[in-house]
Amino acid sequence: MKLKVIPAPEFDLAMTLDSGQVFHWRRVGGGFVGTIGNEPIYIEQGEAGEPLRFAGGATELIRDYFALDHSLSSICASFPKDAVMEEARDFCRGLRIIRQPKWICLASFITSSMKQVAHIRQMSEALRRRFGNRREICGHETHTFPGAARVALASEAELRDCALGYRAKNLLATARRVSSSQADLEKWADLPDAELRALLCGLPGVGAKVANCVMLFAYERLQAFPIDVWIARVLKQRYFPRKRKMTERAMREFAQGYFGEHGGYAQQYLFHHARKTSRMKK
DNA sequence: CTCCAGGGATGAT
DNA sequence: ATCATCCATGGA
Repeated sequence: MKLKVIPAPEFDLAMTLDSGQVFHWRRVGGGFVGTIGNEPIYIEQGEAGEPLRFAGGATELIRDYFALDHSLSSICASFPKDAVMEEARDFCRGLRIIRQPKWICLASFITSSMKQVAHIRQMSEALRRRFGNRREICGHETHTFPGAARVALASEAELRDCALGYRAKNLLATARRVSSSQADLEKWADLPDAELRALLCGLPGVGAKVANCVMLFAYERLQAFPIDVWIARVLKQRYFPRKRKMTERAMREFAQGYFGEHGGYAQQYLFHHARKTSRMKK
């Protein structure tokens, strides 16, 4: 199969797919196999910044999904100038916040609660294999993520079989709201941040952290700043080492004011840097 | 306010 | 090889 090529300066495919924002891409040889919506995709990149070579989707789909139009240089220039941020920025060169389909992103992050990245990947895989559609690309098998309507037809027990645990109930309840258009995810794209956040938080299984992830990764609200344990650790240890206790509220207010209009990007860089460097520590 | 639910990878012993 | 720890939401 002949691969299509698009230039991708300031982009690191492997790092982006391994940064905890998307959970289903699988490494095969020199590239990755996955789906963008219902399209099966194979994609590879030599070194970071080199052109992408891909099969399975339109060029415009790839460009949009991987947000190749984001100007990383101006985004990074908007970050605060401090040692912690600069370290993360250098470490995460080429990491982009991608544009994910809304339902898939929402469903993935509902399953993410109290789970680590490796587990979330397993649940995504199980849901896809069980309820999604099988696709083939460049001789590799992959599965689409089931739509809200399909998940809504599943039983809680079936979802539990996919290792969702207590999250099964929340995913099912949210799938029913989304598929009945009681929650119109596409329409919510027009709302201002605060209203969008409030509606997302009204869905079963969605709290402040998950809502911010969905805003950042599916609604392109680049200011949304999800605070998970990793980020809380960075804020406490590196930005406020003298403070005895940092409340959730204090962290939220600091982050909102300090990291600026691309706070979500700053968050993603701090998160990825913290995860990867702590892992190598040994 | 506290406690707890599911569970597999990861790290410590 | 066993044991403890990681994790975010919502309900009791």
